[in-house]
Amino acid sequence: MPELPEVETVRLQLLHKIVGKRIKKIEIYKTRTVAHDPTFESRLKNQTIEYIDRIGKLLIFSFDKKPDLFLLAHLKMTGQFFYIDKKGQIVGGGHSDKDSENITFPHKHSRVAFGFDGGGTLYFNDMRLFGYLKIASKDEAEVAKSRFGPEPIHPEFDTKWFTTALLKKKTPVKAALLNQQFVAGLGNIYVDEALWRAKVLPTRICDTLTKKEAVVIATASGAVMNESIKVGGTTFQHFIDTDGNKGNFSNFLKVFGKQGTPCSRCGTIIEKTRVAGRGTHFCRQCQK
DNA sequence: ACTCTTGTTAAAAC
DNA sequence: GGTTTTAACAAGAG
Repeated sequence: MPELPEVETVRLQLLHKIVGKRIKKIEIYKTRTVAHDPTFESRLKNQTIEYIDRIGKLLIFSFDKKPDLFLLAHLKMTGQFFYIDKKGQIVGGGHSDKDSENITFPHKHSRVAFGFDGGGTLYFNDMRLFGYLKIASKDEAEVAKSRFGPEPIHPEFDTKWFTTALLKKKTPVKAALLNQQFVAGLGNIYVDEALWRAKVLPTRICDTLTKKEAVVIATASGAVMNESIKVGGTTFQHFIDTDGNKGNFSNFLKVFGKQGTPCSRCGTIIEKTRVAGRGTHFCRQCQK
């Protein structure tokens, strides 16, 4: 499940791999992935990748001398980017359930391939077809960006605003944190981890939280994602980075997937329930 | 064969 | 009628 730290891991690696490269050829194996856009190849062909930005879990590619052309990419559940250089060696990344050494491309989950001058190829793979690649104008890209709230990892994240806004909500705190329009980047894994760190139950209704708890939730949300980015994200089921490596943050998870095992803080058995329609992990002893 | 998995959103319920 | 919850999407694992 790629969340902000996994998407950021992919972005940082792709910056090194494909910025400055010119798209020579595009193959579309599944038109659904490009929203059945018949102009997808013709509009991107011969364009040179200028930069790759990110907001929340959305990647935004820009192109040299094309100020009104952007490519929006969302990995959703199982999307992954793989970059293979001209020698056929895997250099790129995303989300997979197989050992990278044994993969040949394209494989049955490859949806789009970008061939670059010089021989490198970027594959977009997506088993469950929820992910998408979409061309956008500058205005459309701005609209897409405007749908995201601020990111807790930002050094100037406005904790005061967050606290005030959070305390007005009447939803379970987990639902609020999963809402990308409110705050961007958290998904099921990092919400559970952040709430465990903050010692707050995911079921707590926001307007029953104290200001102090809200501040700790903000701090924990940013910290858990920043720590994950430093070690290349979390691999729980599928995620692998642009070099085919698994994310090391899996080793630091405290509650996600830990049901039935003792809480590392107090020894109480971690439980799993359903909150906001999602599998939710918590310690009933030290989260209140 | 049936249930469970999740990011996002549209539809439904409140 | 604005807010909150549920279902749908897809495909695979168990």
